[in-house]
Amino acid sequence: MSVALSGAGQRRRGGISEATVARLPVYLRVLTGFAESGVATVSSETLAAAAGVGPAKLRKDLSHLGSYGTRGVGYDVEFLVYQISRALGLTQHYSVVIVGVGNLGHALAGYGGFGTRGFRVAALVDADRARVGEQIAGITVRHVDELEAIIAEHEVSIGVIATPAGAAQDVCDRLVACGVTSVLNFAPVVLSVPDQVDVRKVDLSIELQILAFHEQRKALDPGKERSA
Amino acid sequence: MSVALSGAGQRRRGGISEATVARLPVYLRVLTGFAESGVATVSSETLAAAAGVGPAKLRKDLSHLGSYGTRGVGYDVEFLVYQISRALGLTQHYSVVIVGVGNLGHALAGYGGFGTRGFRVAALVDADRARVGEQIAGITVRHVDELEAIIAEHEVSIGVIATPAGAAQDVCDRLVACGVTSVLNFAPVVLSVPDQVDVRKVDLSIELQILAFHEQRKALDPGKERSA
DNA sequence: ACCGTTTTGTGCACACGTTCACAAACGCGG
DNA sequence: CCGCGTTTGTGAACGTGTGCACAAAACGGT
Repeated sequence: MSVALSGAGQRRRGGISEATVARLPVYLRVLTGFAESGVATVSSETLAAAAGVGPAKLRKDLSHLGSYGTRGVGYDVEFLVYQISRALGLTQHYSVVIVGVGNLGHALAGYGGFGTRGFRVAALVDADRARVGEQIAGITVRHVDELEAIIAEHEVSIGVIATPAGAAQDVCDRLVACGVTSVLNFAPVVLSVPDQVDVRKVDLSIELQILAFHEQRKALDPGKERSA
Repeated sequence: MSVALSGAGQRRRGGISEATVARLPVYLRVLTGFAESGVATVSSETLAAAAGVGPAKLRKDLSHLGSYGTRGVGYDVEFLVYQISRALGLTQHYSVVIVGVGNLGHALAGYGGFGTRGFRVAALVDADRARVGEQIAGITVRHVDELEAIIAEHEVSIGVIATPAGAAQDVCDRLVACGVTSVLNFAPVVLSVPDQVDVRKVDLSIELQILAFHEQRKALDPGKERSA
C-alpha cells in the first residue's frame, strides 16, 4: 500500500526527513542571530554548538537540502539563511486563523513569532459573541460563524486551535472542510483528520508529565544521567 | 509493587524508551475519558484508535511497564490509569514555578492541566515590580528576586520559563543553581544546561515553520500524501 | 470439562535516525 | 605552483523505533 519512493536518490524536493525538518527552524533562528551580529561565515562546529546538536548531525541535515557551504571555510550565514528559508517554504506567505480567544489565544495573538517569518494572522475567531469586536494585538475578534468566509477570503492554509477540548474536533472538522490542510492544535485532545491534513500538537500537560517521569527516574537512580 | 526481575530481561526499572514515555500521557488522558464514561475495560484496538496510534505500538508500549491486561478481554481501565500514572511518576506531587507573567505566563497559570495531575503551581514570578502582588488564577505574583527562596520553600523541582528570549538563559541558570532539574522552556532560545538537567522546549514558531514546510510540499506535489 | 473465540504479549524483520571516521575540496602561505 | 591545515559532505556502522504475525492465555458457551 505504501508506494516506496524508490531509493534512486533521496534528493527529491520533499526528500527531507521529518527529524531534519524539525531542526531546520532552530538552525534558522541561530543563523539569524549570527547574521545580526555581523558574522559572515560559520563552521558546522560553531553552528552546531549554538543549536545544541552535534556537528555531524548538523552537516547531514544541511546536506539534505544541497551542497551549500565551502570546505575549509564553513557556511555563508546569509546564504544559508536564505536556503533554509526556501527549503522550509518561508519564502511564501501563509495566512493563519486562530480559533479561540481565551488566555491562550490571547497569548498566541500577541506572540511575535507570527509576523516575523511569513506568517500573518488573518483573523481571531471565538464562539463567544461577547468577545466579538474586541481588539487584540491590532486584530479584531470575529465570530466563529464567519470562519468559512474568513478562510475563503484570506486564503488561510493554517489553522490554530486554541479552544477548550470539547470544541476542538468540531472546529477542526470545519477548518478541514474549508480546505485548511495544516492544523496546530493546543487543545488536549487527539484530533482525527483525513490523511492529507497535517496536525501538530502542543500540549503543556504532556510535556509536564514527561518531565515528571524523568524527575522520578532521577530521584530513584541518581548519578547516571544523560539528556538530549 | 516489587521489582520484576523474572522473564526476559528487558524489564529494567527505567527501561522505558523516550518515544514510549511521550505517548503514555496520551493514553492516560484517553483512558481517563473512558473511565469517566463508565467504560470498565478496553481492547488495545479501541484504545489505540482513540489515541491515534496503531494497536501493536500501543501494546508494546504498555508491555514495557508490565503485563497488565487480560488476554481475550483487554485492559482494565482504572487499573491501567493507575499503572500509567505510577510509571510516569504522577503518584508523587511536583511543585512548579512559572517565570514570566506575560500573555503566555498568564495563559499557563490559568491552564487547568496543572492542578489535575499532581502538579501544583507554587508561584508565579516576574521581573517587573509593577506586576508583583497581582492575583492570577488565585496565585499571587512575586518578584523574581525571591526565586531562590520560593524554590527552597516549596521544594520546586520543575521550572517553566515564559520570559522573553533575552532573559531565558539567565533565569534557567538561576533555576538550575537552585537545584531545579527539569525545565519547560517556552522562550525561543536554545538553553544550555548541565547534563543532569532535562529541558523540554515548546516553540510556536518552530511548529508553524514545520507546518509551512508540509504546506509547501503539498502545494508542489499534490495527491500522494501520508501523514503520521 | 472442553473447545472456539478473542485479545494480549512479543520475537523478528525492517526502516529510520544518529554517530563515527575519512576522503575530497578549498584557501593560504611560501 | 605546490603542499599544508581546515572543514565539508558522506559512506558505513550502530542503535532505536515501528509494524507484522503468531503463539500463549483467558473467557464463555455448550
